[in-house]
Order: sequence, then structure tokens, then C-alpha cells
Amino acid sequence: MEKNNFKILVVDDEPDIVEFIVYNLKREGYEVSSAHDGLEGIKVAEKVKPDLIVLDIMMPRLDGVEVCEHLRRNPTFKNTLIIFLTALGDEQSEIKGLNAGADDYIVKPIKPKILLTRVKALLRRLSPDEVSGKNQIGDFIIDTEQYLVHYKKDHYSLPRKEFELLNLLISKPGKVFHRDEILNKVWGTEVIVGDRTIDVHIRKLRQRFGDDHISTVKGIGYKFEA
Amino acid sequence: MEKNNFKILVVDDEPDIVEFIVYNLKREGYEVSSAHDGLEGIKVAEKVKPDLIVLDIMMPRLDGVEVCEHLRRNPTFKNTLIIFLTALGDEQSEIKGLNAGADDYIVKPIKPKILLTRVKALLRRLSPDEVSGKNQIGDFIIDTEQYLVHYKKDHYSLPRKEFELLNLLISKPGKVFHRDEILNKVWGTEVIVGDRTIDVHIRKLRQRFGDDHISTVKGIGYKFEA
DNA sequence: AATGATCCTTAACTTTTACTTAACACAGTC
DNA sequence: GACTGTGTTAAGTAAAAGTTAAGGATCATT
Repeated sequence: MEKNNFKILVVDDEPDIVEFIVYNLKREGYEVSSAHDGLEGIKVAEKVKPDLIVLDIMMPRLDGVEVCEHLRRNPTFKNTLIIFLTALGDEQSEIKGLNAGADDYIVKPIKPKILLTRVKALLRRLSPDEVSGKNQIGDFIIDTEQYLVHYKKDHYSLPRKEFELLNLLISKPGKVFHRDEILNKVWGTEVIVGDRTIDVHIRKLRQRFGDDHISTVKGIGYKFEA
Repeated sequence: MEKNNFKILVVDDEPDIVEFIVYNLKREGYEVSSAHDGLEGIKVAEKVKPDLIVLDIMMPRLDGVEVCEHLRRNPTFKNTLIIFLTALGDEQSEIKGLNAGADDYIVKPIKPKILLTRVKALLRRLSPDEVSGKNQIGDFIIDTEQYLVHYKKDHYSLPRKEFELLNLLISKPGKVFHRDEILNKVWGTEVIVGDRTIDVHIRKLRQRFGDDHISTVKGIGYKFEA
């Protein structure tokens, strides 16, 4: 069981279904809470501030669409992901749900695999900074797992700082990274290094891969040219 | 037809389906391009940099899942939304698709309403990011993230003060900015510079973009002409 | 623990670029 | 026609980044 820190709230009036979903989500390492109708759902949501809510549409007291609309009005939940559960073929609910601000819906009966992949797909969007795996742009492929940079059919094993600097710049091609930002993300907030340190590492990257890929924006910082 | 600036790419090997989807999206005001197989899809994507891609899974040359995986490796497309088209009940593709980094999928046969509400739901999530960092007026686009000024299909990398001055004036087209105000906002309160300094920077901007965009209000300051 | 290799940071120096100034020209106003 | 505010230009100055080599830190190897 991998560890991840996402909080998920499951709201449905049928206890069996809640249990079934909660069980599957917990097995994946999510932190799961639950509620059994719309009103309770809102209360729990306000308390635990989940990253994602699995929300049944047909419920007593307050249906899923209303819950969704209510939550979306609150800035706290503007970026909370919401997945609806709908009865098979209920196209109307589906449209209403998405219009109410939901991010996805799943048709009952629920298949665990489908549920989990969709949850994962949505949550991935929540942590965009994560640069795991491979990162390709132009002639470059950055392999963060192996700490390797593939460039034009060759591959290089860069020193750590050089690698992290390049990886940072490449993570958003074209974006100008302020020197402060670079220091924070590559060197961390605690360490204080001199002004020329960044330059020296930039220079090494330019020596390796040519001057055309990293450009200077004077007074601001550096950027990777797409 | 409302105006929105989102670019959508449709990739499917069946011309009828492409046409059908393109027609529906265009009616909503989206800027739509299309491709007829995976390889072409990637090429077009790299050219137009769409905000969202509607991607068929079953295609010759390169199937949708592969296209998706390829694109996701490139930081440029890290936040590009991807919707898969799958045949009815093909649960395996669905899971593979979402694992490959898709944001949603739609089961064929496609119903326009479903397609459009889902497209809208996904794009809504994108908007706040898109807006920040870009400022468009007339022929100008100020990109503060890349520190670039796009002007009539060309782009310029201005020195800092010039950039900030232009950005200030353009932030409220038509408004007259007092010289004092300009000094405060661009130069800061601490620094004291001579009278002619502003003029010189205004002049540089006029040299670059022509005299028609920035006009002098004698005794007061300058303004950007909309 | 000693060795050697690699990597990181620094400091001094050079180069480049951007910014400011000063001197003067011009235009409109009283 | 003196005054005020802005336009223009080129030259001087300041600031940021580039470059280099050297010293120290770190790490793997023996």
C-alpha cells in the first residue's frame, strides 16, 4: 500500500455502497471519511476539507447536485474535486451534475478499477508540480528516476545541482524563473549561497548543451527556450 | 455564440465523427483544429498547443493511449486536458486511458450535449491559470510569465523597466498615469530619478512599437491608447 | 582512515546590458 | 519672447551576469 496524503469524502445514503467505496479507497492509502446524506456531507466536508468528494446524486434531505452547488459557492471548496455517482443512463443528471461544477461522474454499478483510476486521474491534476518519471521537451528527456538527461541520442549523468536546475527550468518551458525562485526550489530556503552560484551552474549547463537552450532575462532570471 | 479563446484539437480516424465534433465545438465558439491519426495528432498538437484534446483510442499508426502518454511526457502538455473517445463498454481501454493521463473519456456514440458539458467542465478548471500572467489589448499581449511582449505576430523581449512601464500603461488602457504614479509603481518609492528618465523609456517603447500607442498628456502623464 | 575524484561554492575580475543623466531642441502657453 | 513641460540624443555610470580558477566539501573506494 503506497502512502499518499489525499483526503476523500464519500457521500451516499446506501451504507453498503459507502462501505464498498471506502474500503477500496482506503486500500489505496487515501484518508477516507464518509457521510450518509447531503446535509451531513456538507458538514463533514467543512470539517475535514477533503481534496475529493465522491457524491451520490439521489439522496434524501439534500441531493448531490444541491450539495455540489452549495460547496462550489464556498471558496474553500472551489478547487475540491467532485465525482458524482449516477444511476445507469441517467443522462439528465449527468449534465446537471457537470453544470453544477462537478469534475466527473461514475455510473452505477460501481466497478472498483474504474473508480480508482478516475480518482487517481483527477488527483494527479491537483499536484502539478510533481515531476516524477520522464519529462520530454524538444531534444531533451529528463529522467528523474535515474537522474539522467537524454539529449540528442546521448545521455548524460549530471551532477545533482545541475540536474535539478535543468529540471526546474524544463518543467515549465518558456517561463522565466526568478533567481529567488530558483534558489528556493533548487537550494532550499535554509541555505544561503552567493549570487554567482546560480550563474556558474547555468554556465555548466550551457557548456554541455550549447548556449541556445537557456536564456537570460536580465534583472529577473533564466528560462528554458522551447 | 459566446467568445472564448480556448483551443481544442480533435483527433479521430473517422472523418464523419471529426466533422461532427468539430461542428459542435465551433458552434460554441471554440477554436478547433483536427487530425486523422495519432502521429498527425501529435504534430498538430505541438503546433497549435491546444488547451484540450478530444482523442479517439482506436486509431491507425498510433493509438490514443500512446498519443496521450507521449504528450504527457512533454511539460508543454502537462496541463493540456485530454478526453478519450471509447467504444461502448470497453472498460479496459477506459482504465488504460485514465492511467495514461487522460482527464476524462466519453463513450461512443457521442451525444453533443454530453460532449459539450464535459468540455466545459474541464475547461472551467483550466481558466484561472490561463488568465493569470497574460494581458491582451489590441495587438499587444503582455506575458508576464515569460517576460515577453507579443505584438502583431512578433514577440519582443524588453528590458525590465521598459517592460514594466508598458505593462503598467496597458493594465488600464486609456487611463492617464501621472508621472508620480509611474515613478512609484515602476521605480518604487525609494529610488529618486530625474525627470527625463521616464521620457527616455517612453521613447524607447515608441521606437519599438510606433508612436500611435502611447500618448502624452501634457502636465499630467502618459496613457496607452486602446 | 587515507586517497582520489567529483562536485559545489566563492571571490576576483571582465564583459555586457540596461539605466540614468545632462545638454540641448522643440512646442505650446501666458 | 520667456517659461514650462516634453522630445531626443549620446555619453557616462551603475548593475547584473559571465567567466575563471582555486579551495573546500562530499563521496566512494580502497
